[in-house]
Amino acid sequence: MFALYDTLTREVRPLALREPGKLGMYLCGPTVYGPPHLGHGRATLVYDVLRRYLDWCGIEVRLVSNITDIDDKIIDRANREQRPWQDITDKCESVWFDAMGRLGVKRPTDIPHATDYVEQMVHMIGELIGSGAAYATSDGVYLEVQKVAGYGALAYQSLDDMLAGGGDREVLGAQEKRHSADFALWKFSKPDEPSWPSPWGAGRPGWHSECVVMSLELLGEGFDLHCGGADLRFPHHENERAQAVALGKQFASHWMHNGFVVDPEGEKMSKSIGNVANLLDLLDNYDPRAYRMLLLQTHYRSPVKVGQDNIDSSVNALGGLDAFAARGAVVRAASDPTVLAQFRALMDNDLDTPQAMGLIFDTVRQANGAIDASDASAGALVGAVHEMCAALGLQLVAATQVDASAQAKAAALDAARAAKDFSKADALRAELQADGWLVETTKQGTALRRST
RNA sequence: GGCGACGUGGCCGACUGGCUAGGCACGGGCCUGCAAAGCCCUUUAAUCGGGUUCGAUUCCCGACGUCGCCUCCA
Repeated sequence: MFALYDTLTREVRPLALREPGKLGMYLCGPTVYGPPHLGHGRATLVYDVLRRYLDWCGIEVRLVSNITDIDDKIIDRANREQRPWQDITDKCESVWFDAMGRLGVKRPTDIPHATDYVEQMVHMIGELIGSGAAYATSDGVYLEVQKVAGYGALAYQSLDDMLAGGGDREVLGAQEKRHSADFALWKFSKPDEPSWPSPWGAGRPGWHSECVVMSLELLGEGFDLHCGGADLRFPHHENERAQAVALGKQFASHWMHNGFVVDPEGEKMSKSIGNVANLLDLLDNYDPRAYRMLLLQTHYRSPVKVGQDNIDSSVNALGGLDAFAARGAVVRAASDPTVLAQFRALMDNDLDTPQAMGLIFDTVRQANGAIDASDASAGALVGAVHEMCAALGLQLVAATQVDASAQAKAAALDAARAAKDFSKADALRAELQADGWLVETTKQGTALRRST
């Protein structure tokens, strides 16, 4: 039974599926106005792991993840750079999916765009006004949060507490709002801004409306799981929920949020990887699997420090796993069911990937022992390691494909060593290494692996 | 000011009321012509002060410290 921490009820509880064997999940995707950063990477990676794991368990996962392609930030950038806003959103979206592809993140099953759902949003806002939960002002249409039962459930704060706090913060929006927490469903456009017609005036939708409309339309009422970064808990998810509640509709039955990416000592980090906050820099400088590895060794709800030391450590750990894949390639067999059962028990407990990684490394050690002892159990252990890694989206690289010329050099190296012509052997070894080979001296002769 | 999270060995990072997390680095060993790679080993750390308990890193209270949210944000 797969159990997951639910942000709303604040407990780990079984993830109930509306339809047995099928999971419908909604992930808040990016607003496409700039390059993806590490936080985006973490979120997509966390949910990719969840998706792959459940898929491995035999659950059919439908992942809906939106693209916010209309927003103030997009308009600002278009104005600043004097180019059409669609230029920006198109470009950013392709950069986004390119980066996600490099991270090994599977494409969502559905990718709705906000601009394709404006009509439905207008319809929804009309219903909210009709029921008295929303009102128009001179600059837009707002949801009146005081009309929503249980507003603040995800923020863990009552409306009064929110007001009590805030200190010197400036409340954005019109003086006309009935409560400072009221949020825009619709923003009237200024001249030359992108706009769509509505009964209240031309404008564009507020950020929080698209996800309600699209999740309910594609996944239906009472869908299984809604997820996103911890920073979306409030106000974004709170406000999505508020609209659904005001509409009298059943919304997500389970809420999942991943923790933040923490920047440790900014100064030290920037020296070697430049602006590490940018995901593309990380992808350009390191094995893209390293980020997934790092995140797997951290619980998804904990903050994670992404710095050079951390990434290096993950790259090294990955190297060990790859070496194991190369070593175990010949004996690999069907997975050991006992190990798999342990793996499942760990993962079913709120996606405990750190423990699962521990199990993988333990299994590697066991398998190595079995290989050394020529024990028959080795194959199943090797198989289990591969299967567990695959279930987490971690692709192991055996890199044992060796081309003919390298093969010949390796043979010549062995011959030179046998003839005790060590200077020639050393020269051949240097040549191979210069060509990017990892040269291993073993009892069976020289073995080559591609170094990554 | 309100709400919440967290303080673990050289670094990162889990679980857990008593029994080895794990990874990386360091060190030792095996292997090797020498290296490298690989493999094996490296068997007690929990901010401080109280409390509960037979027993607490793990639960409770307090202090100190770090961080997040309180309408930009994955």
